[in-house]
Amino acid sequence: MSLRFALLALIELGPTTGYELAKVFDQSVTHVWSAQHSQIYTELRRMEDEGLVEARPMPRGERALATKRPYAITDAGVAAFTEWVRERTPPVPLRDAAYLKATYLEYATFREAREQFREHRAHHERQRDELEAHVDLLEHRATELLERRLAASPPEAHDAIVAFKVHAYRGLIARSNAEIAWAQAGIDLVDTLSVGAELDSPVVPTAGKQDKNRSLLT
Amino acid sequence: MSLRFALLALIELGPTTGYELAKVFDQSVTHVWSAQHSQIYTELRRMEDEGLVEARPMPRGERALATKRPYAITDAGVAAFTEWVRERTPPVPLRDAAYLKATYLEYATFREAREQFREHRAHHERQRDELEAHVDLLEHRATELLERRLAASPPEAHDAIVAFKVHAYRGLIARSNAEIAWAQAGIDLVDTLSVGAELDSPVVPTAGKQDKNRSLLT
DNA sequence: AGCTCCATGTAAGTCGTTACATGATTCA
DNA sequence: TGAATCATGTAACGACTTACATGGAGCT
Repeated sequence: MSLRFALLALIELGPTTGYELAKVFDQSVTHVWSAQHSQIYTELRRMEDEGLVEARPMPRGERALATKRPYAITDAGVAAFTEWVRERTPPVPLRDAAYLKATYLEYATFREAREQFREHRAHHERQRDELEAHVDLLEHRATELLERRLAASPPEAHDAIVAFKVHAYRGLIARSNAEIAWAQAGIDLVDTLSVGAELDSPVVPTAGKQDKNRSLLT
Repeated sequence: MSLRFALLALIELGPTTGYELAKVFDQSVTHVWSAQHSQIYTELRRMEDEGLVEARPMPRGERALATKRPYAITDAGVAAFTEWVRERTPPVPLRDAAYLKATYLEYATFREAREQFREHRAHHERQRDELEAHVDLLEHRATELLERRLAASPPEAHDAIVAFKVHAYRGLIARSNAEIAWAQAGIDLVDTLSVGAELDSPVVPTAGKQDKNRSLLT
C-alpha cells in the first residue's frame, strides 16, 4: 500500500512519467521505500484505474513515433494521500533474516559467523554514508525535489517541511549506527568465544543425533 | 525463504506438528520472524514436497478419528539449514512505512504528527519490554526450546549457543531503543515547530495550487 | 450441552521480484 | 553505425495476509 503514496507524493509536485518516477526513486526515495520500475508502472496503471491519477499521453521526439504517459494527480489522489499521512501507521510485524540467522550461528564456523557480522557492518556503513550525504543535501535545501516542494508551499512552512525530512533521515542514520554497533559487538563476541577453539569447524556438530521420536512440545 | 529455515531450526529438535510450530512461533520466533499459521501449514507441505522434512501422520485421541502430522527433518533438511546459516545473508532493501510517512508529516496537523510519534514510541516500548523479558529467560536458560537445544549439544558449545541468541535479542532491544529515541525526538520536534501555531490545521495547505503543467524533472 | 483447545487446511487477493521483451531518440 | 538513454510494459512466480471452513478431543 505504501508504494502508491510514495508515488502520489511525487506526482503531487507536477505531472510525471513512470520513467521519471523510477529515476527519482533510485536517487532518493529508495532509502525509505525501494521499488523496481516494473512495479512502478503497474502501480501507476492501477492508480489510474482507481482515479487517483490521470494520464495525459504525449508524443515524444520530433517524429512523434513514441509516446510517454505523464500522470497528474487528481483531487481524489490528493485526498487519498493526505488521508494516508494523517491516519495511523499500523506497526509492521518484525521479520529480519539477519537476526534470525544470528540466532543460529552456532551451526556455522566461528570464521563464517565473524564474516557475517563483518558484512552486516560494511553494508550499514555504506548505507549510513549515503544517508548522511542525503541529509547534507536536505539541510542545504539542495535537492531538486525539495526545491520544488518548498516553491509550492508558503514560506512559513518551509522549516517544518525540511525538519520532518531531516528527522526521518537522521532516524535511519541512527538505525544504521545501531546495526553497525550490533555487528561490531557480534565480531567481538565471536572473537571471545573462539579463543583457543578451531576456527573452521562448526561450533555444534552438524549431524546432531538427537532423539528423533520425542516431540518438540510435550 | 527465511520462514522455512525458521521452521527447520525448530523441527531439527524433534518431530513437530504445524500446530505446535504455530504456537512456538507466537511465543518466541515471532520477535524475529513472524508468520501466520496458514502460511506455516502451506510451507510445511512445500518442504515435504522438496524432501526437507518427512511427515509421519499419527492418529490422535482414543477413538483415533482425527490425525496429526508431525514432521521430522531429513538429512537434506539438515543440509539445507546449515547451508543457509553458513552462507551470506543478502541485505534487504529498506522499506519502512513509518519513516516514509514521517517524511511527509507537513501534510498532517501538528497534533496528528505528534500522535504518530507517540504511537511509534509506545509500540516500541512494548516491544522492548517483551524482548527484555525474553532475554531474561534466555540468560537463565529457562525456555523449553533452549533447554532442548542445549540437551542436544555438547556442553562446551553451550555458552556459544546461548550467547548468539542473547546477542540477537539484545540487538533487537537496541533497535527498539533507537526507535523510541527517534520517536521522542520527533515529539520534541513537533513541540518546537508548533510553538505559537495552530495545532489542528495542516502545516501545509492541503489544496496546493502548483503549476500542473510543469514536469517533475526538467 | 457447550466451551475451549487441538488440529489442519483452502481460497482469494496483494505486494513484490526477476526475467523477458520491445522499440524510439539522441549523440558521437 | 552504434551505444547510451528514454520509455513502457508483460509474465511467471514467490511470500504473505485475511477470511473462510471443518471437525475431533477433553472437560465441566
